[in-house]
Amino acid sequence: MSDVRPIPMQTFRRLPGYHRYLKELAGQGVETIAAVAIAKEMKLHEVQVRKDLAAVSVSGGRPRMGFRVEELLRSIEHTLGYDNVSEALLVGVGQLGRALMTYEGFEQLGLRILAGFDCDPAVAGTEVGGKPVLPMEKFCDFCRRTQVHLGILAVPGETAQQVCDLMVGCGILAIWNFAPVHLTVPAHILVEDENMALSLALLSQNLKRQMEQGDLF
Amino acid sequence: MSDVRPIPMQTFRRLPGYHRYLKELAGQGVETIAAVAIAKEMKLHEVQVRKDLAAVSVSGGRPRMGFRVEELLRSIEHTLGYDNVSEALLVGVGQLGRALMTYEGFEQLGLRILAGFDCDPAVAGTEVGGKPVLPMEKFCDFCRRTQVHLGILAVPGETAQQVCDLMVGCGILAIWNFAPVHLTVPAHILVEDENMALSLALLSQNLKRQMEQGDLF
DNA sequence: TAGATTGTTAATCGATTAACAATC
DNA sequence: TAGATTGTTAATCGATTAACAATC
Repeated sequence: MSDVRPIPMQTFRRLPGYHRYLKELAGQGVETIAAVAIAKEMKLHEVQVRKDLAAVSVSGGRPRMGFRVEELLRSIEHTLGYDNVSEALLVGVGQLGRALMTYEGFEQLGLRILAGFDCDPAVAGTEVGGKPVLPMEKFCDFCRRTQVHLGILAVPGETAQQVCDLMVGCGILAIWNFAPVHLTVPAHILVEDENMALSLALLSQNLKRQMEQGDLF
Repeated sequence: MSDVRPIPMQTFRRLPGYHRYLKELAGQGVETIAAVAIAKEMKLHEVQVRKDLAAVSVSGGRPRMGFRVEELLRSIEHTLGYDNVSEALLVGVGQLGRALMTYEGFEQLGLRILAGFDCDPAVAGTEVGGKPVLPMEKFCDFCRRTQVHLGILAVPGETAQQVCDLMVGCGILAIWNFAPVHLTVPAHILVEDENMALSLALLSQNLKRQMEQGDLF
């Protein structure tokens, strides 16, 4: 129910999940929801949900009634920064890069990709998702002129470190890394790996465990 | 140093990061590495890294020498299940679906996508990444025949729940969900959201905080 | 041997859960 | 009012960090 106290990290991590579910409810015209109901649907502990919601909601919930769906949505969006547009430049307009440039949901998450960059001359000069694709040579100039500090790295693993270094040299401060390699960066640069390997491992390990159990009974 | 005790969840989550860095070291011909060195490069606490490695490594590290890179890699791969191939079916051969079907790194992570499915007749019948794309009508039959239990959901949000229900009806037990919506599933079905919204939020919030701090000093 | 480095035990911290009081 | 539901305080649990012993 505050805007002052910092949100616990684990709560923050669960927020996108709540947001998705509340979006669904809002779409169905549901106006209020009890923490218990959210917990049941999302397979979380009831008290955990109450605490999470209390940590972000401005007005809090009301006994007998629960939380107002729209208010919760706004609160979560604010906490996650969806209402604060970040501009980004993407490097590597391959299959994945195209998918990211085309994806329309990013605007809703507060991300605006201004342009893509690629060293392949066949790709440079085209448009993807209504955004220009420029040759790699123009990256630094573009980056400095637009004062963008967020870079999306979608090149193959082999060139990722090299492109990363270039980004850092041009003033990029935070890198969203889709390349499946470890990036070495100076201390003040933020790197967030989009770690598909992790979700995949979590999923397949759980599946394996469940099927082994299933076999036993 | 065990294979018996369960790996703490937080350790498990860090494993893909170690794996990537160790891969890089192995590629450079480095044979042994100290936990301290890993900690420094990955910006983690030294003791945490020691504990993590101790939890997965079969033979453990040796004083003065550190851990053997290759042995660590094998141990982590085993823990994450990379050495255990899971077969999967993908539904939704759009930009993202194509990127996933084309991505060659999955084999290394123990994932084999057998086929893609799409309801667009223009896409069905083609091949992507050397794998067949079949019409949606063939999904259930294919799924049952091949006994595949892992489904990759890469359709737009609007049709995701519907496709999800179909998957569950055909025997899929675990769903890797790339659609940006909440999925409602029966209790025994596993869903792992590939939550790009989260990494993006983490990154842009940290960037914001860092830039605000930077402005003050 | 001395020193680097691992491994372990204990202390701290943060997150989850349980119990219960407050409120509409 | 009674009951559903929130919010809070205390107890438990798990993860991180600190201190130190073990070992090559």
